[in-house]
Amino acid sequence: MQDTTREKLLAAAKKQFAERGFYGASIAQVAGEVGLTKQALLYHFKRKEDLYAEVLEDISQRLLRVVRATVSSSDEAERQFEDIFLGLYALSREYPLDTHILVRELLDNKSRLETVKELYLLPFLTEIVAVVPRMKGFEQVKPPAAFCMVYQIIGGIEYFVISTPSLKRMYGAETYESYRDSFPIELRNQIRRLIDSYQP
Amino acid sequence: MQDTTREKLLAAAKKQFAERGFYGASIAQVAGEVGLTKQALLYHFKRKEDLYAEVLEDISQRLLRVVRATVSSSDEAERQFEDIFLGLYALSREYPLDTHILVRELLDNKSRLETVKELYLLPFLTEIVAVVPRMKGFEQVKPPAAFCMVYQIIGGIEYFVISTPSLKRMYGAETYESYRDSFPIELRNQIRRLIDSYQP
DNA sequence: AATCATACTTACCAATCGGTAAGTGTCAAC
DNA sequence: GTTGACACTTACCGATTGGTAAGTATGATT
Repeated sequence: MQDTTREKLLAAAKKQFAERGFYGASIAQVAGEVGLTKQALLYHFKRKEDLYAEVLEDISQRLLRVVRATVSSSDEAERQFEDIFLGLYALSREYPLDTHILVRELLDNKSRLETVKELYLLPFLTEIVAVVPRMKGFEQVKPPAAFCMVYQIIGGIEYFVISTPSLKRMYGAETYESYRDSFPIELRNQIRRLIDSYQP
Repeated sequence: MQDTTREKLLAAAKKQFAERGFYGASIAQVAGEVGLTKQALLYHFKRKEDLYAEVLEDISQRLLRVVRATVSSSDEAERQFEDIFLGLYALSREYPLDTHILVRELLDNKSRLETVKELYLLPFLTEIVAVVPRMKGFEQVKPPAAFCMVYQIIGGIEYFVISTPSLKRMYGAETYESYRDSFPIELRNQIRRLIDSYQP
């Protein structure tokens, strides 16, 4: 444990922002979870928004890093395409708080620093969409169609991940786990159906 | 305009809850938008949560109503399956605030009255999932797989709908509209690929 | 004419919000 | 041995939060 105070605050903040959103999160409570006062937090991050921005940047950068690593790990576009989404699902499960925050961003972006996030989210999306026309049979697919294909899959993943607590309560832990185990299989099926449907 | 005060308050509340979430919404502001004081609102809805619960119930009931109407409008399971999702997309576009609130519920449900919502969301999901094994070739599909198929599609729809403001800013209004127009087409394609893949 | 529920309002409450100002203790540099 | 940056704390601020209590205007019922 060589976490600095800053890092501890960032981790606690991520949890609060994920659970209660930007408006609902209290910097006093974030600081309290680390055993500090609110003013100690304000010493490290001048404003609540600065804290939030840093959390967001960390998340966005990791997303982009994973996509780029996947793309460069294979030469075959079809393989890249499949691995990107399975990788994103694995990442979402490993960092569920990140997914919560990203989805909240989509909901909250009325007048805040959303541009910061979108600057990181745009290349992330662009790089995934760019894989589509490199797959066999997809050469003529128009950008809007390619985008929608990608966005449907991403949406399915993130929606499922943020549904975890609800599904657990609705169906019980056991049933939920069977759903969770089936999910990546059906995700892969969905992707392969898409790829196959464009093969001659 | 024969809206009662209650209905006006509910409409204003829906807007606030959708935009800022349960924690972020202020009952004073909701009342203010209708030209009343906070205490007038508290006269109609004893607690903030009561107001929220009523908004949620309205949303959930409409969802269930649409699914049931679609199921009973056709005898063919394949047709029902496709129409349900296209209908849900149309509904989400018609009532985008509803979708915002539903997704927020998935994120917020830590310790509130989530049971109320889930009581309405469970039959909604159940009725859609129940259509799957009635389609040709799907008779042997196991419940977890059927659930995941359905949930992926729903997730793709709701995620796209709540992304509207972000996508507009990221790509510009014009490009966004081309995406939005392509979406139902790609949605239908996705559903048909799924159905076709189980045909002998 | 008196009663009474309805639909509000003003007044008020403690708690919490994000944020500023002014210390305080520690430790390294000079 | 003083200076000064660093990492905090206590004290305080006005604004806002959800919620209570008590009063008031209105219109229907008796």
